[in-house]
Amino acid sequence: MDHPQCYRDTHLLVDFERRSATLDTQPMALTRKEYDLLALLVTYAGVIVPRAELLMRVWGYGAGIRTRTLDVHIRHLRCKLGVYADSYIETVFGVGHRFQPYGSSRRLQSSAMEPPALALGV
Amino acid sequence: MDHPQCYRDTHLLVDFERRSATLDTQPMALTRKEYDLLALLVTYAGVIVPRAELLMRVWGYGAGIRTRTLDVHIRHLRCKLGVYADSYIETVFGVGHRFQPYGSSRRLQSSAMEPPALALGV
DNA sequence: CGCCGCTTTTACAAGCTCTTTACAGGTCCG
DNA sequence: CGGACCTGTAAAGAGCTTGTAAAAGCGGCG
Repeated sequence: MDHPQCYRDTHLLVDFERRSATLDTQPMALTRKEYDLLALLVTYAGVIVPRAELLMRVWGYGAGIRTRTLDVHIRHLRCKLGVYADSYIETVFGVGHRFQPYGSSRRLQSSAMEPPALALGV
Repeated sequence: MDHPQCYRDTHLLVDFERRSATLDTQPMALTRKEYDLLALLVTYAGVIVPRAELLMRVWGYGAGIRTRTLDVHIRHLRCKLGVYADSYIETVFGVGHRFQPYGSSRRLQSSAMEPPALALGV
């Protein structure tokens, strides 16, 4: 009971109960893995989720497994997020991915050597 | 008596008392199993009923039984629903089926199947 | 028994999801 | 700049799920 039942921002609604997501009132047609991935990212909204963490929690892959599946799924998710793709899902080179709630997108760009925000298990 | 006596929308009427259904004023000629299946789906209108749930409640099959009977009956039902077949009965890949009250089906074409929205016992 | 309607099985076609593969493009760092 | 990684992308393939048609099982009834 310590988990919220859904995530919501200006455009996106993720219902953890029903395992469904809605984008601008249009239901997103997500596959299981796509939903799992989105749900995990959204759960840590604003936080970088390391690649290994994603592979662990969505695929059950342990460390040291090399696969492109994650990237492919990220791509599919981005496609289905339409015009919001890049503002929602951010890639942090060499670390992982971060879901940014709508409107909170700070220009990332490589130059940022500042304390690079939050990250899981770091 | 927390169960309504019948289901009704623009085109379909299901009478749980008489175990009968009417489509656009034409009585549907349903067999027992067909009625059972339709009644169960209609009872959970708008909600995905998992395959296992259907097999359990209509056929009494426990988990792990592999059969195509359900699919065949779904097909027969669809046939008898005529032109409304696909707007009424929706298949959610790998999950189950969902009855959509008339008019509540948003059909998005192209890339994907139906949105995995509500589901029973998930 | 023989017919008939309902149900289930069978066999194959079609569809969907996930993963892998191969290569292109980016990023970091000396 | 150049090499070593890392990520983006498209396409192909494997594995499983569902659609469909036809045949086989089953039970009631004249």
